[in-house]
Amino acid sequence: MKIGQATIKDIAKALNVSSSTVSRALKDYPGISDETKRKVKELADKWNYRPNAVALSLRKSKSFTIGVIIPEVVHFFFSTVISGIEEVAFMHGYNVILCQTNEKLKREISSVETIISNQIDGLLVSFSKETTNFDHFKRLIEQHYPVVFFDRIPNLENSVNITVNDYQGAFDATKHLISQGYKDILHLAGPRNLDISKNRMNGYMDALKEAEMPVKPHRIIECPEGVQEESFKICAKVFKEQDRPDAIFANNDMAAAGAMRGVKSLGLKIPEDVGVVGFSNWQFSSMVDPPLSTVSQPGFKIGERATQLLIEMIEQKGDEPFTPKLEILETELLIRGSSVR
Amino acid sequence: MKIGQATIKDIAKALNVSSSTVSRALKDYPGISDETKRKVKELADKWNYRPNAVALSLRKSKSFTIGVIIPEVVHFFFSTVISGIEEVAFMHGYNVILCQTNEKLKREISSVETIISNQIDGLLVSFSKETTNFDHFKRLIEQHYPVVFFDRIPNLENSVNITVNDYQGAFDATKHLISQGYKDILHLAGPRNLDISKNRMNGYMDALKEAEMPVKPHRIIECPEGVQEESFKICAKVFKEQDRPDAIFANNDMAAAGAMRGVKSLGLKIPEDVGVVGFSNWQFSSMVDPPLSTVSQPGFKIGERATQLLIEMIEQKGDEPFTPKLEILETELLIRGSSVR
DNA sequence: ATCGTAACCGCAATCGTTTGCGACAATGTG
DNA sequence: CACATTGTCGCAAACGATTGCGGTTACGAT
Repeated sequence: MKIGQATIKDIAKALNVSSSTVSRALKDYPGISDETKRKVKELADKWNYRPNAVALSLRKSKSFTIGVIIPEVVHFFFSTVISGIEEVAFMHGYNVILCQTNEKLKREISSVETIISNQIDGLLVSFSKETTNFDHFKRLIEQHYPVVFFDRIPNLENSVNITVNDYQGAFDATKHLISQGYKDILHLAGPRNLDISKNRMNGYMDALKEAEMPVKPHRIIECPEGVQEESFKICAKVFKEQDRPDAIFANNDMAAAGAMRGVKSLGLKIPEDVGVVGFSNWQFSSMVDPPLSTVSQPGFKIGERATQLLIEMIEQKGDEPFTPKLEILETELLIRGSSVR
Repeated sequence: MKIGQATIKDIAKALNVSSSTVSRALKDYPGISDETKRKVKELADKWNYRPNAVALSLRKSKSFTIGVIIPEVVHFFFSTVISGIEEVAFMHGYNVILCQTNEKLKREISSVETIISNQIDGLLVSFSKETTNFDHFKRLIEQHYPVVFFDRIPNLENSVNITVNDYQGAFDATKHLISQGYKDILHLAGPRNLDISKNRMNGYMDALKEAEMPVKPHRIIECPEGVQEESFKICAKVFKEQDRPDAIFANNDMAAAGAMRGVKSLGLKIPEDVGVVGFSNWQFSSMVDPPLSTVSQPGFKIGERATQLLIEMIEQKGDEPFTPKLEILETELLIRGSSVR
């Protein structure tokens, strides 16, 4: 009365047939009598037979499992991406193995090792802030191993990438602030080695240029950590000066939230004295006071689309290399209280 | 010049030895000459040999993988738990397979199936809101399959459980409101079939009793969804009446946030007119206005501890059943602006 | 010359499943 | 009656690694 671990061999022995017969009977192969099929299926059902996925993986060198390498799980954007990944993977019968790098390169490399030795069918990657050398991914791509980069994408030949239009999002956000009459917009920038930070900064700068407003280097301040305290301190200082900005475009909502606190701590009012726009539409942004205007990234969609692409690659027959790709999903500017006066 | 997929056989063939010799040489078994060991290791290194984890799983019926079944990934509390799980699993050389149920029983059952057929070594479970029948878990436990329930724990014989002291957290929160002079405290309760909701409600009621305040049934309103709009509407209505409460203890922060908006929409002031305390310390709760007092649950710790317990169970030799357990972690009341006048 | 004894290594089974090929019987055909 | 055909099924190899047991050398001892 085995449960969940009866094997084909057990069934074969009990019915006095060979494992091949059982295997074929279960899949309705021709060449097996109806009588045998019936008996096999009956017993398989009774014993609650489930094929051993590990044996199948070994035999077929396919595990129906995809790996996800992600900087952090506790992050609203990434968790929505994971959710999208999980949905599509589940629909297609794939499992998801999760590796969190905590923004550490070493951990990322070790995760790639794990992935390889576990016969995982493909990989979804958003690399860590520390990652500047991509050899560990390059090797995979050269071997035609299915990899899709999302959000943070590398500059690698023949890679498949999906990201959001950070440039446009930043452009729209900045333009919106300008249209609201703000004249001196501070940009709280992200880590310099991430393309997404650069793109957002460029969007910011181009929006200023388009409006024929000066791009002042001292109005771009890097917030490498992206935590609240960082931007709080920066703004508490910058906005105390005589010649202060009258608006903020932040690289992400967390920085924007810290900035809002910093500005408020000086007695300045949002949005009357200072307009603020963030990036990513974190869960809290609609709940702060005033509600934070932000650029929403389609996290769930990214996860979905990245997984679709990956599964297509996995299931593509033959040995041809994958066609390199770069898909860019559009952002959406959510205008709320923090930037409308 | 294979990379990442050289097998023992390949090495054996290249060196004209048997696979057994290669296997033994790589693990420094006695009975292999130093010369052979050297050659084997050299080639293994050159070819970047990595043992095939799938083959190992099959041979040893152990996969060094643990499964996590969780209602939702996009949820601050659960994402911190996942993070804790991932940390400890990684430290011990285990992989993490993630299954999100989206609060659906059907999906949960299907995930359990997957887990079984994938030879996964053990399971961490927080079940869905729909789950009232636990047969799919019961079977596992009866087979002495390692399972640890966390946060939402079932009433099952011989199960291993870890959760937080919801009762005490709710008790503390309510007592705090009372000590601030609030006289009529509304409880926005959670789904009735979850023990955690019941425990929180009991904590609320006992705190009232201890203060010799009446427990009024109409001051306990269920918010099964736990989304903002739900509690927003409820509070926008309840607080419009003449005989209105003067404080709110919510089953979670999301409900509390909606409640705050509902109360504010009527022109009432927090904390002067109405005090509010939430539960879970979601990321946004310190950023709303005023900052939300809440009960913080040690999500990361739960994940860590649950995984430790699970790995101990997995690595416990022998067939003895696991000793049932119930570990309760303490919560911490975070007093912020929403409840101090 | 014979035997014992290390030292070193290979054979083959095993984990559970799939699958090409061949075996055997029953049946039909000439 | 001899042969081909069809319907059923089993054998064995394969996936990659491990491991008990046995085999082959070379060496020294008797």
